[in-house]
Amino acid sequence: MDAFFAAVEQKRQPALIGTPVVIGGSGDPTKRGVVATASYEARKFGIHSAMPLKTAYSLCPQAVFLPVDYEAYSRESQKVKNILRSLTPAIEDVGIDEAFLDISAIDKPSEDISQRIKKEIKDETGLTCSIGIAPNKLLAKIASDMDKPDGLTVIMPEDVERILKPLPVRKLWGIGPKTEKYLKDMGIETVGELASLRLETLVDRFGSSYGNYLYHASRGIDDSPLITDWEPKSISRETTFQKDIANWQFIAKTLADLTREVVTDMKDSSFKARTVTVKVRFSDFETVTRATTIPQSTDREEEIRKAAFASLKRVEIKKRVRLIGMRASHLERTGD
DNA sequence: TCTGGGGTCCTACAGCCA
DNA sequence: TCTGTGGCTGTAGGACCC
Repeated sequence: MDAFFAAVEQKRQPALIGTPVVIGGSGDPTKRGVVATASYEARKFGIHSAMPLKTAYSLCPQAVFLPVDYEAYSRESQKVKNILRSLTPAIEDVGIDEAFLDISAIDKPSEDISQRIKKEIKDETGLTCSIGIAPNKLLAKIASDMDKPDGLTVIMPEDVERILKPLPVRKLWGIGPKTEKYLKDMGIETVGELASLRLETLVDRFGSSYGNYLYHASRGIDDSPLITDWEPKSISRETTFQKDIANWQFIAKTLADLTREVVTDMKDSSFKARTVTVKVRFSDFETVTRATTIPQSTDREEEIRKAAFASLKRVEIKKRVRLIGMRASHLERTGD
């Protein structure tokens, strides 16, 4: 979906159409938070996802800043996914606003299928999306990114090398800021240059798993399957304080609150957990985690809170605290 | 100065055990 | 009985995704 959160807000408030809209945090750009989505109008000012709201505000003070309303976006997302599901059950959700579809079993031209998807989504929700068609997920994702918004891009097998070669390495799924910098220091900036490296070199530098991945991804090779259903591996909550704090009582109270929320989530989705991890981020962004595993999985709040505090006690609070988080893992389904 | 929240996967290492 | 090895589990940290 194109600038999904911003597009939903612009649909709700048509007065916002054509104006810079920034969704993120509490919607107050003087408070802590980052940009979740910026409308295309806001992107012209250099605003993008993951940017601190304060930075976005300084780039474009006249933008409309709104809080994230997940419930509203989820409702629109459901409508879109229902349309996709009516086409094929071979669908993999990728977050709230993306999905992979395996359309190889549908006996129609790919472009026709895509146009139909676009029309139905537009008619049903008023929103636009960008579609990529390719022989695998890696390339489909790149294709969907090539023509936005409201785009449609097809990558045929014979075009793969020509299209991939000049792209910056950052365009490959799995290459983030750290790997981009690392590669740049090696003199590698494009996918073509990455593809010129020997497999042994990549495995040497990045380890077996990631090295192999980079070797194949740079050639457009990806045999990863469509994941149609999966079980969560962890359930977590974390919160960043508006101001860094030193008061242990307040940290403890926050951890107890987060624990209650996680346990509610666990019960709602019928999971018990065996491991509880507490995360503490200090004012200088140093982040530590401490985990406690109990013998029997449980969804009882007292037990989970006990494990959380056992973990917290093992963190030396030597600086002001910026964030506290709590995660339950080693999940197991309960009987019901 | 600024750097959210909810996740996944990978690596490295330590302890236990066969 | 001692030592090495390899698998498994738990822990901690880091990179990446939306």
